[in-house]
Amino acid sequence: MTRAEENYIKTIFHLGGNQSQLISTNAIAEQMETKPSSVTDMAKKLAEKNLLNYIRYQGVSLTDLGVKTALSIIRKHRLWEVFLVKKLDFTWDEVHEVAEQLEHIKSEKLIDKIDELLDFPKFDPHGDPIPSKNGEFKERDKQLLSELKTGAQGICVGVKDTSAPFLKFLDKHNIALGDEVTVLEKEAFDDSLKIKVGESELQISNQIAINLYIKVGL
Amino acid sequence: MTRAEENYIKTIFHLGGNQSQLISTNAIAEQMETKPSSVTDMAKKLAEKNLLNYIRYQGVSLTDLGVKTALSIIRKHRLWEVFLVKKLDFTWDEVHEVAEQLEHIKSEKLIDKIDELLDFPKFDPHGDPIPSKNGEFKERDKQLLSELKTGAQGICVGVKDTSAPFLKFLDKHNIALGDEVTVLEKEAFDDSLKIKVGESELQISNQIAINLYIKVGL
DNA sequence: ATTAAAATTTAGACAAATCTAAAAATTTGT
DNA sequence: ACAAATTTTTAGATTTGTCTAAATTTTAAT
Repeated sequence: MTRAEENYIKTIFHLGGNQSQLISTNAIAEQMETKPSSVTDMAKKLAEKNLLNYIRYQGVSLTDLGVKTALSIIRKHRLWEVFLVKKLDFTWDEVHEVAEQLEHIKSEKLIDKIDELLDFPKFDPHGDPIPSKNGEFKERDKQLLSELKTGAQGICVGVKDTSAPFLKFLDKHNIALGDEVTVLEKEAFDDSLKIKVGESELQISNQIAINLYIKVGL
Repeated sequence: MTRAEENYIKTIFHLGGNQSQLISTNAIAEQMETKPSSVTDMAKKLAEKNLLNYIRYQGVSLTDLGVKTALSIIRKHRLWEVFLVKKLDFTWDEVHEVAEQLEHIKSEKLIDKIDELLDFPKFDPHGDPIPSKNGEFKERDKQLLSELKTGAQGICVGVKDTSAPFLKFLDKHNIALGDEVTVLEKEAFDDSLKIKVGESELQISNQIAINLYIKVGL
């Protein structure tokens, strides 16, 4: 598999191309910042290799082999992210770009040893689950902070938006994975929230609340 | 810089293309297992980018920028080799192939943090020196085992041949970097040697002795 | 000093991955 | 249901890195 092929497979998976749902070439092109015509070319190539089903004018969906391949790439990406944060003190907004490169390194042994070095983590620095070697993983049960009622308590377990600006915002306001969060007040007018994070209180906009995942309960 | 360009620069450096010595396209092609015509094409491209001097029908030599670039790639390669051996328990015959991939990862911060994690090593698992961030490094003073006189003692500090079969041979006979070596007997007929490595005695062929570097003295 | 041998370069072709512009199919609005 | 708008595909071009075969230059031998 070439790097380009791997990137297509990964993107299609993230767009929901597993469960036989058809993903349009346009959607893929937009996500990958390329042209629909390029996607069409690659779709034919990957269909030829049995990694996806391609129906002209309809879209693509991953085959079982395609899903397996995608999970293997995602596993590598997320393990490298954990490595960068835990072993090399990267911040969570810095890891993505480097992990995008590291995920394409070809060596079974390497990624298994990294897994072992990290003590077989189940979640990456953004709270996303890491597939096991044989492709199994479970989503954490979690809710968006914006969906919680006043008084609800929980643990911050992930982010929806993984862009650097958002992650830097969280760093600046001392919000990290594992933190205890309590909803103190909800402002109906603009859907902003007053919350307690750890020991300090904080006023946050709805824009923040719809991008933070909370596991309810302590 | 593309991966291909980096590989050319590295190979030319290893063939001695620093000190204004001209390296032939043929030599480069042979080393890289490609065709001389491909080397010519790339030579023009790299000369255009000021990484090397190219004289038609004569050969190429690296510019100062080219040498700097080569040292940066070699630094990455050797640091990753140390990482693989020290942190992930790779054996020294397994590291090269993976390091060939890892050396092309683009991130200053990554390699500096790896350097720090490893406590700024000065030599890689084969005994070769690791260039510092600003491109300085010193060769260890060392001699081939085959050049030593009977009775000479020293420390094994490196290998000349880094092929997997040779490294596996050393593993099998328990010869490792840092081991104390004493020359017990030299057989004039076939230039084979009887040596002491650590506590055990061993008969080795000339073929082995001309590929092991020893730093004389204890 | 010629000529033969070896090394190097040029010319032209190819595969991968991409693009633009035009054509075809599908979806949408009325 | 039919025309307009949108989406998708095709056709043809481009870039990077490679190759083969032919032409050129350099080196070596007599």
